[in-house]
Amino acid sequence: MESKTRIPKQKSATKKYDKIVKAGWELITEKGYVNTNTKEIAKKAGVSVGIIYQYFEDKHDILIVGLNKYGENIFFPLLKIKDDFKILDFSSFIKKFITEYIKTHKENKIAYEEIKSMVFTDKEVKKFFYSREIKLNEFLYKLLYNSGFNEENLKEKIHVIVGLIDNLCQEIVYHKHREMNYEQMAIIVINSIDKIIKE
Amino acid sequence: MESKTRIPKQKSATKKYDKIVKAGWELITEKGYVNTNTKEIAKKAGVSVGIIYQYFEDKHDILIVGLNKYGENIFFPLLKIKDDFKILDFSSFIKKFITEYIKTHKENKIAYEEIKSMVFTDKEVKKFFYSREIKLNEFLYKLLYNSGFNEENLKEKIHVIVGLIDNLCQEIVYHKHREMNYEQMAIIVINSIDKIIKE
Amino acid sequence: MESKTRIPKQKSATKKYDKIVKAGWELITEKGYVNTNTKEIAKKAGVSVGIIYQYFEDKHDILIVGLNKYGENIFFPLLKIKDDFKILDFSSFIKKFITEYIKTHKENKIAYEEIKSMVFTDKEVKKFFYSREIKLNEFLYKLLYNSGFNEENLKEKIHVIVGLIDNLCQEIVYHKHREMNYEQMAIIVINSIDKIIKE
Amino acid sequence: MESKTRIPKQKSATKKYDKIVKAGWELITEKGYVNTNTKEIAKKAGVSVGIIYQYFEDKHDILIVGLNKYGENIFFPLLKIKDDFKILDFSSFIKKFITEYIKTHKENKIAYEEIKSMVFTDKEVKKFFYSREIKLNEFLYKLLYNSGFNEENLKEKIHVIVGLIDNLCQEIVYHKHREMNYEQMAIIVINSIDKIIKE
DNA sequence: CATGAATGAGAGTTCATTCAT
DNA sequence: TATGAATGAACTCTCATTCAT
Repeated sequence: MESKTRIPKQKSATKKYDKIVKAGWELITEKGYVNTNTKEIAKKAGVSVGIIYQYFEDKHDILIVGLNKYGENIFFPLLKIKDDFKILDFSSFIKKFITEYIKTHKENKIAYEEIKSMVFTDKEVKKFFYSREIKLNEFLYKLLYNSGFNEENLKEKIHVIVGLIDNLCQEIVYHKHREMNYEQMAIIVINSIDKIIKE
Repeated sequence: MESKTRIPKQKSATKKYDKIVKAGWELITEKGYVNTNTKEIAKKAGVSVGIIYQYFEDKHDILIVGLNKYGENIFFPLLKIKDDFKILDFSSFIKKFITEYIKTHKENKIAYEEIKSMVFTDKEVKKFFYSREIKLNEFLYKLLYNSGFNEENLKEKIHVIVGLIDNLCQEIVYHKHREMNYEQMAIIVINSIDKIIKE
Repeated sequence: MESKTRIPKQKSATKKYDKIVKAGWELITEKGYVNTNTKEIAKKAGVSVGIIYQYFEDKHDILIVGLNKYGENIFFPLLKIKDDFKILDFSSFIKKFITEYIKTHKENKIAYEEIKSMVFTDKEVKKFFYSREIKLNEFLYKLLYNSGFNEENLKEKIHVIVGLIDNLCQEIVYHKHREMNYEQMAIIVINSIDKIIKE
Repeated sequence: MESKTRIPKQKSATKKYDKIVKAGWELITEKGYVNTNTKEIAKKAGVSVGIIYQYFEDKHDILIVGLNKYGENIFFPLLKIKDDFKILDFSSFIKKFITEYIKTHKENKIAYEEIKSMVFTDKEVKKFFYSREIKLNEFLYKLLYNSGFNEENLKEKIHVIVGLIDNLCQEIVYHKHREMNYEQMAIIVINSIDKIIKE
């Protein structure tokens, strides 16, 4: 656990703690970490500035707690899938993967941008993303291995595949290149993945 | 042009202007935008703080001018290739592309991280990257088209290919997943690209 | 009494009150008044912060109560000597005085420094020291008078003597001037005292 | 030099620097270090808060610079006496010493109290007093030695003598024991000193 | 009586920007 | 055109004290 927070034991305290994390997370993901100040967080959470420092080490701590609370669902929705799941039809699995990915990304567009921008800057944010990437890769490895796929260079293949999906989904969500045909792009990506995995 | 800068007309002034941009860019890419203050920039540039505000709207302006001056070479080295270049051997072209990409990235590791962290946060930085991506895509489109590749969904294919290369190169440069075999990964990527383009 | 404290009447309450005074005194003399906060005092005393304000006017009050409880033994150990004591051999009396003084000072080095630093700043601490000095002087006056010493200017003599001893003992306890010969200094002081008193 | 201050080179800057030191010193010696805040110092000095941090490392630095500027005159007025001075009449020398001491002390009563209170608490203040004490002792040693006094245990004697004078002067300045006859006390002290030195 | 969560004023410090020179 | 001293709003964090429970 990155945060030094002492999680409160009483109910009302927990509520307040949660309110602060929520308010902090919302403001930080909306406006960015540096543009959010502690007074605002307190105000939005409906508490005093002082109480923040009873629950959290410092402002940064709020971010990290928020990231650990909300980050996995937003940035790695796939990790929710159960361990014993088996892939029957690879093509439709990938499609579901992509659909899910796009859905959560669209819902958390701003959070995604703001937090990702800290990966390069903030050690603990970096750590969070790094550890979840590893987790995701390991999860997919298990999944594909258990589903009977050829294990040769499987780790490397997975990395490339996740990259392909990431790229596709971000394109679709942020819609940067208006002239592109996303359906065709999706087909290209899915075909590529298919070939990589079945090689 | 994003910057509101009034580019100076006298030679000595131009020199000062350039010095400020250079100093600013170096400091910002080393230490990050928020961790660099105007006093430092002035000191490094060998000018006074006051003069900065005669050449630049504000601190942010220095960044944008720097980005426009140095960013293309660092982040999009391929754009240096001449327009009338033709691909004879696609495979070796891709390999060269990758080699070049990795080389400049390695040289500008810190710059890359620091500036990329602002893509999500800073509108103008975002614009810069967006416009160069378009430029790169268009350039590659022309290149491949002129080299006789099938034009069907070419734009989409290029986008996927660039994503694949990006992903590969970042992995190699930042070396995040120590257990991975980069040579195998490169082979996977190059094979995929080959299949995409030749389909 | 300087404190506005309402001394509790119930036994359990008295215990708590005492615990707070003890905890407060220990922390304040160890770390200094400003560096000790009420939360710490409460924690060390095994009570809640709130209760402190039922027994004590404010944080400062704890200090004053502590000073009145512990201060005399630490800063004026001589006041423990009984009233009807008579000096037979003046020289050995002075030596004992000095020995005792040094002993308690060494044991309470930190307390001494921390509290003394407030004499100039804190009215009530000042009052405490002032009143005990008077008490000590009066006590010595009685003692010397009863022991048959010449009473002429006795008060003034006593003040000078106490000053001499203070100075000597502090030098010995805090050992500031490493190059000095403390035994010689002690002889000088004792000789001086002898001459003053026997004049 | 204790302070990390960069002393300004321009005249107007020096003036401002001096104003800040003066304002800081006056406030700190009047109200105490902790009760003086930077805003007040700025206001009294007629400058902005920001400028303080261009001239001084931090608030504490102001104190130390002030102490180095004003402290010697206030706390060790004797150090102004020239090196080649020779004592002809010891008795009258001591009387002058005492008179001078009392005069400056009376003028700087509050400063004396406030700053002395930090000797126990503040490392650099402690250092200041320690170094000047040494200086004073060495000065007196030279003076007495050159004036032909017996050098045996001279250092120890001087320390005792300075203590006697300190004690006498503080009594006179702070007038704590109203019933005392200061003239008599002075005679006792001077006699004692005379005997110590002529032994 | 007792708790400890909650308060919020106030602290020191930073730095983009301005402006007298 | 050039300087760099000066500004002051804004920041994070602390802690004696209060008060709902």
